[in-house]
Amino acid sequence: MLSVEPPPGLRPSGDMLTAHLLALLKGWTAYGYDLVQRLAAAGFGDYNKGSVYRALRQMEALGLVSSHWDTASEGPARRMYTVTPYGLNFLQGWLAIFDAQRKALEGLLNAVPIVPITPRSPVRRPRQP
Amino acid sequence: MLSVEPPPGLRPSGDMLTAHLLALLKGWTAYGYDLVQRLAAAGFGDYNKGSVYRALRQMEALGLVSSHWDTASEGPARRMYTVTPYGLNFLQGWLAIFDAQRKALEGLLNAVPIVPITPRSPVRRPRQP
DNA sequence: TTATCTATATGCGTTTCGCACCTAGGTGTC
DNA sequence: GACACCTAGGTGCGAAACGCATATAGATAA
Repeated sequence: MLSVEPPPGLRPSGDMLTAHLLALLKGWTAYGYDLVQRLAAAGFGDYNKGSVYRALRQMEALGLVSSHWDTASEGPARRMYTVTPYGLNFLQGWLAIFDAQRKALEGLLNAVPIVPITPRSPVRRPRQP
Repeated sequence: MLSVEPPPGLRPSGDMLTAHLLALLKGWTAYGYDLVQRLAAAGFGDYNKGSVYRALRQMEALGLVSSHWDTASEGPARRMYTVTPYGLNFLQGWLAIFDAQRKALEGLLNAVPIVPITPRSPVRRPRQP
């Protein structure tokens, strides 16, 4: 489920697709079928169609994007999506926590562990379930 | 499900917890209960206990970590986890795609769109399901 | 004795997700 | 015309993941 109001529970996992779509839509108007290919082309994962279409509908229900039908182009009608101000806000918040996590990771991995293993008292009480 | 062999499908979403745990375990030996608190303290999300314990067991099944019982310390026995070379390799791969995604996002967001909307041909074929 | 803390683990119901499939128009080919 | 294939959006279903509550069990403290 989407965690609108991105902080403080910060969970970039499930909202990843949402953020990727918002990033692709920023300043643009695009439709689902196109976005599926753009996701892969942009270097984000290969999401499946079903997930993308469902995500877009849910994002609209949450007010992150708005849509209208484009019957003016060739081929089948396209549902065109546009990011709302709220969507931009969400994207900004998500980027912030994404960056914070990256920094946290870097900090952890660059830190050389000083104490290799937590010290232990000599007392013994076996159990092994 | 975990995507061992991180590339080329790249999906940082579900493997996030796995990567966080590996990062916390790198160069250390730690146990589940401790890791739950360290996850929050490190700035990663507030994962729930059940998910963490299950993730650790699955990671062991995949060979990313190995474990042994510590009955030497006070209180209940602890299942101590250590990262395997394969786990380190996985972490490196995950970090690479994490960084690639960040760069992709930055590239997208810094790029000023030149063509606002894809040009359309005048032909009309209504449909609206 | 009772309560609380550490520590691991599981059961259950919900949510998410991937896969396959469906509808529908358009285009190209034999 | 018949057929295959492409674009475009969408749904149904079964599996997987996930959150929450609960269980077990030893340790400790009142």
